[in-house]
Amino acid sequence: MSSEKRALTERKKQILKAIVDAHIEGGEPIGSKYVLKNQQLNCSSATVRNEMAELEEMGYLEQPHASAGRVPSELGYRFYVDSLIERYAMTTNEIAQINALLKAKMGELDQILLAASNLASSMTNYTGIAIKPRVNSVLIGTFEAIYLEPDHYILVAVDSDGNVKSKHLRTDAPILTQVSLAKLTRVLNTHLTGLSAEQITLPLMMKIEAEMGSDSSLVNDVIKVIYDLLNEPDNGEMRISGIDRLLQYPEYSDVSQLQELLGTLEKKEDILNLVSQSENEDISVVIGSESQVKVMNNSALVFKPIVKDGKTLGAIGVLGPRRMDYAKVLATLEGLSGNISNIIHANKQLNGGEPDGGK
Amino acid sequence: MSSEKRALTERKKQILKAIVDAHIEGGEPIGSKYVLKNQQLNCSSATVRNEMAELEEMGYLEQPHASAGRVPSELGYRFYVDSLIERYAMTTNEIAQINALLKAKMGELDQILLAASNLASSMTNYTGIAIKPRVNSVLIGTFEAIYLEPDHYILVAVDSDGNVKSKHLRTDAPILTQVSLAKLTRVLNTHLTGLSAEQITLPLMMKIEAEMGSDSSLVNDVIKVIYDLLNEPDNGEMRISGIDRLLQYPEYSDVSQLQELLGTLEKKEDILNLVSQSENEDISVVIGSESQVKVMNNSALVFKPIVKDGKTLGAIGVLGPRRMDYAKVLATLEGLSGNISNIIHANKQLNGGEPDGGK
DNA sequence: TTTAGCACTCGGTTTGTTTGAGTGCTAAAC
DNA sequence: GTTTAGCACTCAAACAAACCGAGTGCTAAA
Repeated sequence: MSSEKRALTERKKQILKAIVDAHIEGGEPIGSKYVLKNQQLNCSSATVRNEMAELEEMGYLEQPHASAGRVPSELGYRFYVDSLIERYAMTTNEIAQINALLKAKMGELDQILLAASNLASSMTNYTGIAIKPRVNSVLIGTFEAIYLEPDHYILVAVDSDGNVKSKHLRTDAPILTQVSLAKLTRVLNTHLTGLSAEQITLPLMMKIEAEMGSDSSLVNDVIKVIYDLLNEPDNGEMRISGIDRLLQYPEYSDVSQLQELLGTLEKKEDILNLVSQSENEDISVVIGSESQVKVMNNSALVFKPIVKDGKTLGAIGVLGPRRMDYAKVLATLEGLSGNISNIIHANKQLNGGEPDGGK
Repeated sequence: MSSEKRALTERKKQILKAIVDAHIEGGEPIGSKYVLKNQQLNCSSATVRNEMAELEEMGYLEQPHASAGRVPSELGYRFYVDSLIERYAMTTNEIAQINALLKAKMGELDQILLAASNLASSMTNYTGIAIKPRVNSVLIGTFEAIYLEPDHYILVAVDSDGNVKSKHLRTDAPILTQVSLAKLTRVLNTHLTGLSAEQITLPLMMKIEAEMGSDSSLVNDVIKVIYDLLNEPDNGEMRISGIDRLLQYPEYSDVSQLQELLGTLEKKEDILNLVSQSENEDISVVIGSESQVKVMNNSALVFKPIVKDGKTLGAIGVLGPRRMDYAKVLATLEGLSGNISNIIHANKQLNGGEPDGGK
């Protein structure tokens, strides 16, 4: 009644912050007395109670049941994350840990992401998530055909992002030679480099076939494979680490809730969508039912895209109870993503292997 | 006392089987009356009780507490799996399901395994596991260096099993040309093909360097990468699907137990060891603490290696409570592995991509 | 507007009771 | 010797009553 529904008074903010902090810490509802004890407030518990009642009316707090303390609502958490949070400063120790562990894994982006998600999980004590988002428009890069046996060769394709994919191929008639494969390589590179998968047309294929002369029988198979390689497999990927940590938190001791959450993680789709759709390069905090993902009602997902040259290569994230230690999680993800960027940019050998190979 | 500790009488077998079956079904301890009801036995519950007491003495049954029914012991399950089990016959419907779903995924072994583990999970309603075991002795196969930019190229290496691995490389001095890379390719293939990683010696490296002439500066980097590629990354991989299913079973409603189990799954090491060490091509059933993996006390792991040309390419398995429906699980894994073998053998494009890319 | 005081609420815990499935044992029957 | 019927006993699970206490809302005074 003091504040006319608009902004929160300083005291309200202080009380809200105290409640969120305390609830993150302990997971229990917070009462007026407790707030008073741990905060520097020049008023009595009764006043705090009044304030709390108002905060509840405004939607920032809620009461699990009539005679219990207050718990932050979704809106409360949102406000907390957006304006109240004090950024957690990582200790030099933690920074060193990140550096050491990530450096050891440098090489494949996949491995880096996975390692980062593991780290995120163990540092924050929530569940870590490593994500390779869906990508939709890759251009064809370079090809190379590798001879193995007279009827058996490997086609290696590099896309415009430098991802390497490969496929074994066999011919019906054993006509392969190193020479014919070299020709194949040359012709493919001449005609296909720079195109998108959709730009491979029948006339183009026929032109290629014509140019291959006596080895034209190879072309049909090859094109199909190329199409497959560039198009189909990249539906994104997601790896989870530290699910066991969820169990520490009493909010997941309800088996049915936990089961639902695990089911969502299992499907991967929802979360993958969520992350793939995010346009922001910054850290996103998705609290409970803010997202389309219904199940995560008392959970929160924090993730940070890993961007290079304007392209989103992946994301690392953390999943945990709604009362997550946001300050620490944000700092950790920030730190990790910084390090990943460093590694990706600075290193000589980067992004090896096939980023999609493991899917 | 009737049987002198050696073999089980027919009646004892019948009773044991009845108890295991019933316990698999319901998860509760089984009493003498229940056995009598559901079995064709010409005796009274008292007799059954006597028999059960003897079976307990022999170690096949145990009592959760003094006045409860009996539950099969580890030994009991072992005996059941080894001799009592009636193989479950898959319905044609189920067989068709396997075929359809696996065919759609043909291509990468990784993908097949993953799909198979998903299938195994959904068909048995336990947790599915897809495993790529550690491999220890790979020989170097073919190389190919792909030119990208004056200071940037990709090295593609194929090992003797046909696995393709790749790595991006950059040079300090931009001296790369298509020609120099072709030379590199040729020299590497000449000297390294057929060797194991351990056989790359310093003299050999120097010889290669000499042969590369003006481009010898590439050699050092390349060799290091080769070593990495062939050696380090292959610590096996393991993917889990359907963890949420575990929660259906009351044995995992104890949070601490569940947490331990998830922790073991998380580490992956133990299970990977277990599977990698198995020399058998047949289905293995690991019940509870039979294995070194301590945690799985009330769980069982059933897995079947996927073998091609005498080489173990991977394994699919199922993890669930000790009172698992072994008949169904065995049949499912048998069926799946059969189909995988078919696909792997019959198909022209096989085992593409990097089997280890996703690690 | 703040504060002190007080009655009230209500989930959680403790404690006690009941219930019933299941056993082991014994003595009689086959 | 084996099987059976009967009975006393055990013990976890389910239910109920009682209690506790943190926390609230409200009122009346400061």
